[in-house]
Formats: sequence, C-alpha cells, structure tokens
Amino acid sequence: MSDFKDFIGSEKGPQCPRVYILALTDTLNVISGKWKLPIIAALLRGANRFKDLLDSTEKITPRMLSKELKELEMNSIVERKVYNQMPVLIEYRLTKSGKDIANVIDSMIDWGMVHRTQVITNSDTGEEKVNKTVG
Amino acid sequence: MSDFKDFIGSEKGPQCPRVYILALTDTLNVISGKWKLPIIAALLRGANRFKDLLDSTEKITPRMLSKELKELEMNSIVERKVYNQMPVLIEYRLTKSGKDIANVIDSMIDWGMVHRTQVITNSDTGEEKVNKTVG
DNA sequence: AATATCAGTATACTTTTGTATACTGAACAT
DNA sequence: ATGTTCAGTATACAAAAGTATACTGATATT
Repeated sequence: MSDFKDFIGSEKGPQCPRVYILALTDTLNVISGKWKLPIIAALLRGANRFKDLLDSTEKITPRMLSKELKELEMNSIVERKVYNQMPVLIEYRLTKSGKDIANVIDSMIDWGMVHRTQVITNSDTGEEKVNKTVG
Repeated sequence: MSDFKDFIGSEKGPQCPRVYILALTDTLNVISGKWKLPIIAALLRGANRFKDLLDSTEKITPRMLSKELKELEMNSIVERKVYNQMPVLIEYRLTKSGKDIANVIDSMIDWGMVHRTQVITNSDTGEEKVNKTVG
C-alpha cells in the first residue's frame, strides 16, 4: 500500500514522491468526466460493440462515445479490435488495467457510503448543513 | 467491501444497487476538477488558513480557492471555523470524511502505478501505442 | 498618515467539456 | 432499387470549468 498520508503528513517529513502524483493524476484522468465510468461499467457488463455501448450507455451521443473510446484506448484502458470479416466487426474490450480499475471504484463506493452515513449522523445532532451532493 | 464487479458482471444477475451509484458519484464529485485534490493535500499537510492554502496550492487564484472551499464545505469534507478574536481568524479543517478520503487516494495511486508498469511492459513487447497521460 | 495583511468578492474573459442534429459509406436484406 | 444496420464523422452550439486582474473592508504595523 502506498499510504499517501505518510508523505502528505508533514512539511519537514519526506516529500510525496512525484511518481505518486503522476499515478494519481493518471487515475483521475481515466475516471473523470460524465461518461468514463458509465462506459467502463458497460464494458465490464460485457457490451463490446459500438452499437451495444450506444444502447447501454443511456443518452450518450455517438460523437461522445467515439471521443471517449479513443481516449480510453490512448490510455490503455480499452483495446479496439478490428475483425476483417465482411461486414467488418469491431470490438472494444477492457485491458487488464481496465478491469483492475474496478478496485478503485470499490474504494470510492466504500468511502461514499460511509461518508453518507457520517453526514446523516452529524445532521441529526442539530448542526444544519447544506449539502450539494449528499443530503 | 462493496465489490462492484459482482453487480456489474452480468446483465441477468443482480443489478448494481442505486446506493452504490450514488456513493460513487458523490466520491467523484468530491475529487474531480483541477483543485480539489491539491487543496485536500494541503489540508492534510496541515495548512488551515485561507492565506496558507493560497500559498501552498501553487497557481490557484483566490476566486477558485474560495469557490472550491465552499463546495468542500457543502459536501462536509471541510469545516470552516470562525474565531471571533481581533483580527478575525478563520480556519479550514478536514472533517473525518475529509481525512478518510486518503484511502481512496491510496487506491488511486496503487492502480496508477501498476497501470504504468503494465503499459510500459506492453509497449516493450513491440506493440506501439500512443498514450495521452501515460508514456 | 501611509502601507501591509487577511479573507475574500467582482467583472470579464478563455478554455474545456458536453449537446444537438445531420450526415457518410460500406455491406447486407428484401 | 430501396431501406436498414454498423461504425462512426462533421458542424454548430451551449454550458461548465477555470483564468486574469482588480478591488473591498476590516484590522494591524511603521
């Protein structure tokens, strides 16, 4: 485990290694935006053709799907395979990294669920808070 | 552990519970954007006044810092405390949830580092790939 | 009295991200 | 021959996110 807290903990202590920052921004780039996680989820569910992804990712336009798939491919999250039969068949599949990102998703879900219970518990103690995403 | 993969795994299997989706988007909202993680990192390092955060978060403008802190406060990641001495002293501190998010950051770093070694290993096997964030 | 610090706000941009709508071209299917 | 499916592209636009620069008002400091 990398334990970011140890490096971020003190100004005079060891500096947070640059590779950690790079790894972190990589991850954020991969999952940020409106469509990345829905697309990854659809691929995890087994959808693999452009049309499947269009149908199973609600409300996405072909332009956005095309753009997002290109980015995911550039970042080695997705592989695009062309089968030269007639008519041509194109499949998108998650790479190993693409599948592994489910671990990050799990830790996000865990934090999010605990966070919600903490927010609700605190608002019961009389402290009124306005919350944008949690309430 | 929530194990998102079990729910996403099959179309006929159990559906991914809605609370998981909510928790996930909460988390993404908290960490997405250019400044959220740098600010959280600065707070973990111990900075707690507006001026400290301005100085330790490189290149951020007061407008952005003010805006981000308000959002973090609304989402119960940060607490704003006003000490009514003269001159007035204002401190920002991470809540329990705010501190706990370091766990998510750790899992992001872990994934990002493994991902980088996998990308480099694969590009050694002759397959040339263009990568936006990893190379 | 002039200057500096703290904790921001105000106004006006620019850039990035996402949407809407229509279209293309190749290969079938009827 | 006409229509449909697949796998996208093209153009234009709207909205969100971020930047630049200047300013405010209260309280010190010199």
